[in-house]
Amino acid sequence: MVQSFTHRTLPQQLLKARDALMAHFRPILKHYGVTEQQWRILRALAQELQLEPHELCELCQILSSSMAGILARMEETGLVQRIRVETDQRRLQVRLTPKADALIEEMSALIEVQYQYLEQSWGARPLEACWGRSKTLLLPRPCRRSEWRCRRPD
Amino acid sequence: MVQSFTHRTLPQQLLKARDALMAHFRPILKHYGVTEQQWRILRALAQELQLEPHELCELCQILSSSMAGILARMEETGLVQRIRVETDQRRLQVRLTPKADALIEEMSALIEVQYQYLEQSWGARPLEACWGRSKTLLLPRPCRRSEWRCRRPD
DNA sequence: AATAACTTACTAGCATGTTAGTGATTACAT
DNA sequence: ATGTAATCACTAACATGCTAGTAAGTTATT
Repeated sequence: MVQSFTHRTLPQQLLKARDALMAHFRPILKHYGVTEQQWRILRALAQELQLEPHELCELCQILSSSMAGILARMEETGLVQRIRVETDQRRLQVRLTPKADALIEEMSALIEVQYQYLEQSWGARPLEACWGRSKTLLLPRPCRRSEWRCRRPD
Repeated sequence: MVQSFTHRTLPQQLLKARDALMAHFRPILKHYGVTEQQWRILRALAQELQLEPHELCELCQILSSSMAGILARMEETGLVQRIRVETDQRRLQVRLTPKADALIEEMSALIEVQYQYLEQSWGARPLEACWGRSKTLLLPRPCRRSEWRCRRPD
């Protein structure tokens, strides 16, 4: 057996890094009842205003089969609306509702605070700084979810 | 609204990088009917010989609730066996079966080949080299799944 | 015009992610 | 010694990842 294969774990290191990072943002998403995937979609639509599902798939790293259900649920929740393209009945245009605009406004402020905290802790270019000779990414202790308290900016 | 929030996408960049990487290995896993999570577990057990579920959870970035089902399925498939710890009836010891040893032997050879290919394409320290000023990770075109052909080394 | 090839969104089925909660067992404090 | 807290594996419910496949609509070919 190739003994070194237990050290060929780059995808897992990336997963680990992402998990440690997301630990800082998940409480915010959870507080507002938004999943990670929904947040990526909201962010993409906030920037592009109007996108088709297959475009969202590429931008958000979500497969088409998953996207169908996610958008259906987001439409039920009143976060997005789907409109058939007149000239091509296969296609859809997805855009945000005013409710989603307000939600993003509120959430982005909290997320920005977390990013600034992380940048202070890590420096502005975390990956370069943390990629040491140890073959593993060095990461700060993720905040325990019970420690985190999300305050609505009221 | 904080306009810059659409560029605060580090977790998503990590996800994108991992996806692009995994595109090179997924066909191998699929060919042998092993999921990504199962492979992480197999790899951990190959190195440590014997682990408890909660240890596997930490090593493999899998939550305890998911681990229960995954290990049950792997035991059904005959990849692992679970043994109650005599001195503590709550705990389990998980270890590989000979069948799993043989499977790992076969798969690790193919995975090693892919890693060597990636190292040649990217250089040995891909993250440092690819983190440019563009704010996005530069990644080689992932192989389209239809292009990839996994050959058993027969 | 008729047919095939393609595109798009979607569905089905199963495995996993995530949160919340449970039962059994063990460790600890009093 | 006894009640309490902590630990461990597990389950339930729902959302998503992933594969395969489908129906409707569009484009290209003939």
